Amino acid sequence: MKTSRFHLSTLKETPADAEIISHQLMLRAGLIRRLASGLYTWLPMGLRVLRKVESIIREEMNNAGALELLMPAVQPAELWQESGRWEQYGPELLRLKDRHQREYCVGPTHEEVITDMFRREVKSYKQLPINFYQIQTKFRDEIRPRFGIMRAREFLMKDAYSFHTNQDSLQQTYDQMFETYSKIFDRFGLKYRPVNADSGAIGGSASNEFHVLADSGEDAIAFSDQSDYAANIEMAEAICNQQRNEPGQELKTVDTPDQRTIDQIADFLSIPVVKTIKTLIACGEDNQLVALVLRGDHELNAIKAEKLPGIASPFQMADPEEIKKQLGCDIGSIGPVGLTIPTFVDRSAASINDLVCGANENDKHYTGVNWGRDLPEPDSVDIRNVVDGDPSPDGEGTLSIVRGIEVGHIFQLGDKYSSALNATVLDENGKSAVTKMGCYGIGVSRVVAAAIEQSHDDSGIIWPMSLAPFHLAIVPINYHKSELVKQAADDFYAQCQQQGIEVLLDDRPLRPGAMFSDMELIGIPHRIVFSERGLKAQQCEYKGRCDEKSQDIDIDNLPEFIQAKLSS
RNA sequence: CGGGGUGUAGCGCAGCCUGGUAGCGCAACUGCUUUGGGAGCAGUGGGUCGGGGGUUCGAAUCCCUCCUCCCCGACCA
Repeated sequence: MKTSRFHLSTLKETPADAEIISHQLMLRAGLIRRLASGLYTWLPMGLRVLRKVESIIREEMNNAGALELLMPAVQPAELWQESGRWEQYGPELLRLKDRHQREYCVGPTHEEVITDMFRREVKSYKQLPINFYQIQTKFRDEIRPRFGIMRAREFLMKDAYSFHTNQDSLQQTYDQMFETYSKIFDRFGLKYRPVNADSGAIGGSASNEFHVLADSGEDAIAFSDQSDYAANIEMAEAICNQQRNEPGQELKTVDTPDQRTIDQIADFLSIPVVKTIKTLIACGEDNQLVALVLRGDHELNAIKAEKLPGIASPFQMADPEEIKKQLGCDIGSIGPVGLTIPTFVDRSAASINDLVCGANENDKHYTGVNWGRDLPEPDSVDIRNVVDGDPSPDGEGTLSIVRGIEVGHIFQLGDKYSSALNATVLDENGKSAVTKMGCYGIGVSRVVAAAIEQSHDDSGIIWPMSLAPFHLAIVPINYHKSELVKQAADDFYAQCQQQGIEVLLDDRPLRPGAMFSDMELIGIPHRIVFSERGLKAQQCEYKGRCDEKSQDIDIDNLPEFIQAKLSS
């Protein structure tokens, strides 16, 4: 491709409304343009990248025996009413009516459509297991679309659905998809981690998310340094191996005027934060209050807390007014000593001796508090987020926390949709059996943004070879003035094309600096420069996107050199 | 949804407070010069000043209203 015949549309300045780096660079490099909130046009340059992501996914899904199909983006309301999700789904579901006043939605996902297709098409256990997938545009009417492609309303997704007669078969396909996803992400050339995830509202048992690692990621992931354990931070079990020491201090009440936060208290009393505990008050069932006790430096995990008996669902912190009314003091001075409401104590909080806590009286705290002596031995539970350095729940190694962007999710749906839509097959005994389903998604467009978040520098995007829109940039200096340069550039370009190299020749009549900047912004991994000066010495110049310096290459060696670079 | 901000040429912004009919840089177009890290000079084109309503002789500017986009907010103990 020559730039003169391509729509190269770079911006020197960063559009003001782009917040995160991938959004900025995608706009600047001319990959996408915004049409409306959460809606983007993929320009030719961006589409090349998107197609690469797609084709890697397609190849590996095909290798795994999955069958591609394509379902409508617009779906009839009847199907959603049948599954019950027409009611369940909130305003994220974009609903619309046709000219006959029939109701439809723009699909945010395709479980209903695939299950409907399946029940019409597949009749016998002999046809199972089977795994269908599509790469289709989805729409979710997000409250607050932001971060460009990262959280757009319309996005491209690969979604696959497998059908089975039994759990073993489902598990087998699930494991196979796990493998396939690992291959796909390996081929993307991105740093990623599969993590155990909460299957949440979707239901089902096993669930793994695939995260592309990036400092700007929205999700925190805990992973072990010695095993392949990795989990969403909300899901990781917080282990406490620490044994509690014997009481060493007497219980005392101290005045702590205006000391409310844990940091203030620790500072005021000159004690480490890990010797403090905090007592959070949550809403329980029947307007009760429930106390949750954590070590001062730990964070409550609301998902874990919600599962405790007697806690109101959805989880909610109690109203400060109500707390004051019932407990007689303000938040900030609450402690478990003498507390009469149901109390849950986190494992780590339960393992401290001689601790400091609120005295249930404003501006007073207890010091030297000991479990089993000053208050009952607690039933300890896991209600906190894991932190860096915690022991790994699988007993191997310690946890580190990194940030990631969720781009893939696989889970077992079980019979949620197949029973709602009556997707059955005849089994070996000629009896009708409800199928079990698995569901496997990859955010295709999000992969593009995630790749940029993970890999960029001040000059622009740094693509892995597998996703780069072009592999090689040819930058001739004075292409339009020097016949020598034009000849050399055109010859080499033709040669590359013959060999099927994805090459972009910059034949615009620009100054070199402008061309260099554009090629770097776009993130083309390899660059060859032809100049009259070099050619007269039988040389040209090579620079990799991440190389500090360029190197001179003999023209005669150029083809082999480039071959080697591109295949490495 | 609540709070804050914003909207002026393709992009980035000034002008608004203190009303007098719109400007700068980049980009685009033409010409000449220039050609190893986003060139110089000269010239040209491009605006319903987010929409609607109002005040006024006169509104980008003041008032009302609707809309857009962006940011913050669901972990304080």
